[in-house]
Amino acid sequence: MSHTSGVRQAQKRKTRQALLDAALGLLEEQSLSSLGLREVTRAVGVAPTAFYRHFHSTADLGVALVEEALGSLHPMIRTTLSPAEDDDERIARAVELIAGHVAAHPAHVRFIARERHGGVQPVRRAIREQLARFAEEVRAELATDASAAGWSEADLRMLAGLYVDQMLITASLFLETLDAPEEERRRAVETARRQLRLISVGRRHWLD
Amino acid sequence: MSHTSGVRQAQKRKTRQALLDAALGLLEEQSLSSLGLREVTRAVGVAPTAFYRHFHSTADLGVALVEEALGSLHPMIRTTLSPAEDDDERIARAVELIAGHVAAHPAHVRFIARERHGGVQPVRRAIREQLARFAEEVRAELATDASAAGWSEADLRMLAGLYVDQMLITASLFLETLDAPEEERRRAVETARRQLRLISVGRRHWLD
DNA sequence: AAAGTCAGTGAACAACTGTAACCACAATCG
DNA sequence: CGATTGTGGTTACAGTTGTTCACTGACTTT
Repeated sequence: MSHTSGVRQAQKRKTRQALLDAALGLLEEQSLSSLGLREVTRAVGVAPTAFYRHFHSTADLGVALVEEALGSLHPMIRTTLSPAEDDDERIARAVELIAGHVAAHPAHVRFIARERHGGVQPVRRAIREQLARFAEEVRAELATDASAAGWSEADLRMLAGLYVDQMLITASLFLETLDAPEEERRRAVETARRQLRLISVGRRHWLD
Repeated sequence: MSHTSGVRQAQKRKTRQALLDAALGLLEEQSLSSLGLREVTRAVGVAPTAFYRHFHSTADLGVALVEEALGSLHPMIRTTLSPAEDDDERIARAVELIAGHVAAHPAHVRFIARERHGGVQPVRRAIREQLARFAEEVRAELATDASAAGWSEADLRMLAGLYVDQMLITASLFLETLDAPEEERRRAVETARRQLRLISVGRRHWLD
């Protein structure tokens, strides 16, 4: 049995995290496909070759960043979609949750929005897989909802996908208005709520 | 009055277009922020310095590509949203139109999806402006529709934005399934139709 | 027919890139 | 304890990058 957190492994994790953090910072103003390995190590204050001890390539680092940005987000799904007094209540809660997350982790959100369609295939795939997991979780949660009686599987999947996409659109909208005048930010929140409300209305009358 | 198309200006436009085409090709596998000017000139078969006769930088070229990809798309708005027999008819028509456009200009669609949130600020802004134009055109068209009676300005803008975003999501979905088995492509078309239909339903019952 | 314009060339530059081979030395293990 | 492991450092290499400068020569204007 080896020590799971000796001084050595702890130090290694620390450097690895420093590389991830530095990369995330540099990625605010460029895409992953133009991020140089030397650039990252320079920002951390470590030799270029040390990079290889942690990642095969910058694409590899990108995949790790996807895990970091989206991996810990799954528990939020259930709480967001869990039943509420009324629809508007739930919508307001969801929008606030997204706004809070964007404010707390803007670099992560930017990274995902940027690399979802970005130039690095493995990273794109990693994001697609995480989003598919989200969609499946949303679908499962929707299926337990009373208002989903009579819905076909395909319809449920369609709606789940719509919600996931809408979540990303909203997050990216909030990101753009992060340092905008407050009036514009309030308009963004209002737009996001209205769009979700329209989807809600469509949902209620879907089986007519 | 100078000749608007002497041999000289024609030749210049030809090389400029060759640069744009080559860049678009190279951008299928990377993002603009990692596209080198030498890379582009090499692909065209022209000296690196010739690049400067046409663009200040690769960012400049990117903005030109945005015009090329989205500029000629505005006339399609009116015809897409123009009245039809029934809603499903119009939805089917719109989805077919998007599918056709993606199949005809995949590189353009990929470029827009990729650089919309990409690492080059001027290009992001150019795309945002074009999309805002689209949204405004959609809003104007919606306002003439009989079913929009009683809608507030904010609601109309919200719906227009939703349509534009949905258009991009659909285009990017079709792009991903371009060389997938036909069954998957048909599923993508079906999903796109269902999502638009849900929005339609929400629209009809919005004022309840 | 002479003069002027200007798209494209070729050489040179300093700075940068990924990666290879080899070394140092502290933490870990038998 | 000594032996081993492995993170990180050092040096070096061959390519690449954006940009500059002076240039050619075909087209345009006078």
